[in-house]
Amino acid sequence: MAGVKGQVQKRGVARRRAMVDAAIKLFAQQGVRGTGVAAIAERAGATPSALIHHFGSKDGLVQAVLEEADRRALERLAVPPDAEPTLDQAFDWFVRDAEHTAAAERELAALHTTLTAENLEPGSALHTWFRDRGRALRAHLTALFTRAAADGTARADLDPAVLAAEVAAFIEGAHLLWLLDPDEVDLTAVHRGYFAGLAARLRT
Amino acid sequence: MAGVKGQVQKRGVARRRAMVDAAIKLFAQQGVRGTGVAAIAERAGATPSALIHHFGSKDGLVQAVLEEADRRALERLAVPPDAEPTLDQAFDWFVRDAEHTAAAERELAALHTTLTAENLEPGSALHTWFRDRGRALRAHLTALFTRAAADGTARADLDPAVLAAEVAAFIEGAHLLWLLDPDEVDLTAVHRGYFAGLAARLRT
DNA sequence: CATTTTCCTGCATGGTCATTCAAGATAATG
DNA sequence: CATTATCTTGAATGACCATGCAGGAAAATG
Repeated sequence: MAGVKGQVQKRGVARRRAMVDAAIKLFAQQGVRGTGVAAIAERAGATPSALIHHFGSKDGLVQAVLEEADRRALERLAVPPDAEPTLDQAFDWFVRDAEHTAAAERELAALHTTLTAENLEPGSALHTWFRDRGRALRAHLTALFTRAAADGTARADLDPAVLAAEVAAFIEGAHLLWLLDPDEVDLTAVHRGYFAGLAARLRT
Repeated sequence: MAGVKGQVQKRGVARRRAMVDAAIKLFAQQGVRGTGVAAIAERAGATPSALIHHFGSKDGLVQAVLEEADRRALERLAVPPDAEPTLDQAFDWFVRDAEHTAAAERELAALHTTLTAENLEPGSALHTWFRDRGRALRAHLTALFTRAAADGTARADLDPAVLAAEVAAFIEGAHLLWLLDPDEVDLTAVHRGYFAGLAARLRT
């Protein structure tokens, strides 16, 4: 694996980025199992050996891809992770995020969905990664609903944890449907409808 | 491929069923790409050659698996496909279906989700299969909401097609979250909460 | 009982897979 | 310029993949 002792060269950095980019695209389309290192290397203008040299193994590349995907998602977020938005702010953000995904980030969404479904079964490192990421999102949402119930913004007779799971389920499912059939499923419209309804339900 | 001319023997029928059963289990866990015919054959107590003999190819087996999965789902449905249930009846059925899945049908749910996500990209026969199946479900739901709006059961200022996509998205996402993390996601509770809220929203 | 059909196996084939290794090319360093 | 480290390649390896084929076992049919 490169970069352990000495200096990295900018040529190597560029190659690594090209490889990760290629891997993101191919993993999103065909999954990890369905994509060979040869195909990734070729798309990045290199050989399988070079790929292994840089990442140690295919799993190493997968790890790098996930980290890069997280980096991009966070960069786009542009919100301090410890912020405490109101319900309306959060809902608005979810709708805007769906808009942005539909317009320009199909790849990242497909990567997330494909790899999640590829790792439903426990046992792999990737399963833990995606499971914990889901838990973190639901915890975030639970806190949001708990705050809203406490300060009177929302009715208090609904279980915040169940609500959180419901919202997470809707978002995940909407993305899945849209990826599968983008001509017939309008990701933004569905989000707008759902969150408008949810806001009304919580206000009542 | 067997069964083209003469009579099928009961031994062959049993073997085929064993193979389809094994395939359903393994496909659900590892996807089609991640499962070799050797593993399926072994679990069914046979050899890869026997499998190919019965189904012609791996794709033939996949087709048989999908048909069997459909058969099981329909059998469980126990509802004439041209029925016109009321909103409450339909919602109740979705909740009961989730209950049943959570209790005893994890395998079929995992098969559906895994194969759907494995075929997000257009081009394959399986992609078309899952895309059209999604369209059919949404069309069904759209008709349901249209009827309810027409006879005054539900408010009429919401787009039935968007509502249908929303419901389909929720159901799909709830199953995905539950499959990924069954210890923390209560499929039934989430369904109950969502459909209770949806019923309230439509009544208002 | 003989013939035909279905069912199944063992073996072989060509393909793809991830990974290793030795050696060459390129860049940085003193 | 020489040395050293980084980067890259080409060939080779062994594992696994789906499938084909030839022949044999089992069952049905007359």
